[in-house]
Amino acid sequence: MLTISQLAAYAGVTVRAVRHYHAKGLLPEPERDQSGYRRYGAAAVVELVRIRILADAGVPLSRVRELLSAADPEFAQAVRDIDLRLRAEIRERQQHRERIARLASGESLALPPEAVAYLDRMRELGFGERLVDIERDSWILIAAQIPDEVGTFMAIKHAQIEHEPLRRLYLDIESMADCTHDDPRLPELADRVVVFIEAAAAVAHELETGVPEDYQVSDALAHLLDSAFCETFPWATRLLELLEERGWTGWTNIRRLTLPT
Amino acid sequence: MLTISQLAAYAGVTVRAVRHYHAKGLLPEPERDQSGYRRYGAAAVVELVRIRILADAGVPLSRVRELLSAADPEFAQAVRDIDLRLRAEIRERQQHRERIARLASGESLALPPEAVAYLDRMRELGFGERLVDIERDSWILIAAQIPDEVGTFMAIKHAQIEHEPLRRLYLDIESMADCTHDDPRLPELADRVVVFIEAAAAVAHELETGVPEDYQVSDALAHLLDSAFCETFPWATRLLELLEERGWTGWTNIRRLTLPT
DNA sequence: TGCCGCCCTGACCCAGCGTCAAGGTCAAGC
DNA sequence: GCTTGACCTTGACGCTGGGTCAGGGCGGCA
Repeated sequence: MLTISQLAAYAGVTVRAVRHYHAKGLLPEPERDQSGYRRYGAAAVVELVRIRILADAGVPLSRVRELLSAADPEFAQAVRDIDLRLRAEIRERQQHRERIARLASGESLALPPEAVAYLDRMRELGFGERLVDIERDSWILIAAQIPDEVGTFMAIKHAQIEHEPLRRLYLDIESMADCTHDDPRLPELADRVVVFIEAAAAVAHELETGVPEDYQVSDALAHLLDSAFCETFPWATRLLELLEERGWTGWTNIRRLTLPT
Repeated sequence: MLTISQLAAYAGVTVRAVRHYHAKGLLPEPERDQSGYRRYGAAAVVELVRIRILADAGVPLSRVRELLSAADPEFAQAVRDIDLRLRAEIRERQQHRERIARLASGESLALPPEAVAYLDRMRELGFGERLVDIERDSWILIAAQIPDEVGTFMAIKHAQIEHEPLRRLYLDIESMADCTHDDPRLPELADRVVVFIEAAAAVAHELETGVPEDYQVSDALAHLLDSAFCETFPWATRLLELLEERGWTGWTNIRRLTLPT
């Protein structure tokens, strides 16, 4: 008769594993000797080897129990199921490999390549780290929420920073990075923003396009982006208030305020 | 400010996952409002999205923590490590697929194809299920212990059952399947076995090959196989005793008894 | 005021064992 | 006969990445 460690050695598993299989009901508990030790016969080695062969083929232990006593057709079905699962797991890993490869090459963690290009262009044009950071974070959020539309919005953004007057507005925003709520430049900035917005609205009206809906993100996302903006620049909250005084609300999706009657 | 469920919705994860990341230290615990609710800013969404991007690329959460704040070289190293792990896991799954494919095709669970052929041949030659079963179990054990030598031993076995006198001996052994310890045919059987063994030994002596060591399995395996034999046929224990009286010990590795002086 | 939905913490659950912990047993050497 | 070291027993906690209660505290709406 064999002790548990001898049994385990014959089957090439650990003692702990054998006890685990007992607990799971894969291997029947053998007789005990007078001191309570488990005593195994050769048949137990055969059973244990069969368990390990299935387990080594990637069969989960819960199915091993069924399969040990399965007839051919159920066995074949189970094998198909397991093969499907293995294929799915392999595909999953392969997708993971592609993703981390992209993370490694694209230096920047969560951004599509066009966004990386945009941020680089911002740096070239003299934007500082504060504004680049908030833009990066914004694009991380946009890419996470509406990955398919990043391209569209990115094109708009690119056009904006290449448009010189608008770029100067942005640069001025950045130069105010550390100003306070009552900075006298804030009302002035609000005025300049309104000029831009109204000019754009007039052009849109002239072209009879109205406010192009396609260029608006969802309200929830717009609100989130506005929050991120306000978290980075505390004075932005005040700026939004000043804009509301001038009849405009929001920032990402800035729109004319509908006054309460 | 966002509640935990809003945060989770923005990042496409569950509330439970967010709390899990807090517990793991991946995402800093935010301020609480006066009623103890967590309140998040937009920056938390960005952090959470970054966590998910890494996690979705198969990075274990424990490494995500390091990677979030890693500089480029460590990041690159970590990516290489993770890619290695993913490749290893894919290879593992592919081997699992091959193995279960073989299990499915080879009908018989733990046997190499030559063993399956051998068992089929036994059935053709009129051996019954009892003997085929013990042979199957024996070959499961042999294949598990010394897979590389199965071919060698299998060849011997094939030759043995094709040798007619020996085959008849085996068939007679099976016909005694249910006999008792004191069956009169047992001593007779023992005599016949000894005749065979001594003839084989004489031939070996004549050819000056001695007992061919290559054809012997390890003592431990031989003992295990003998045990399996005795478990299947209770009278086999008695047979081994009778053989010892006749100067031979063991069954799988039967050898001349060295008498105590 | 009651109800519904959201929030909180704490705790158990899954696989497949590894790894103590605390104590009983066995064989061998002195 | 005593000690030592190896081996046996059960029980419990650990890992990953959360899911899923349970029990109780809030918030806003009719």
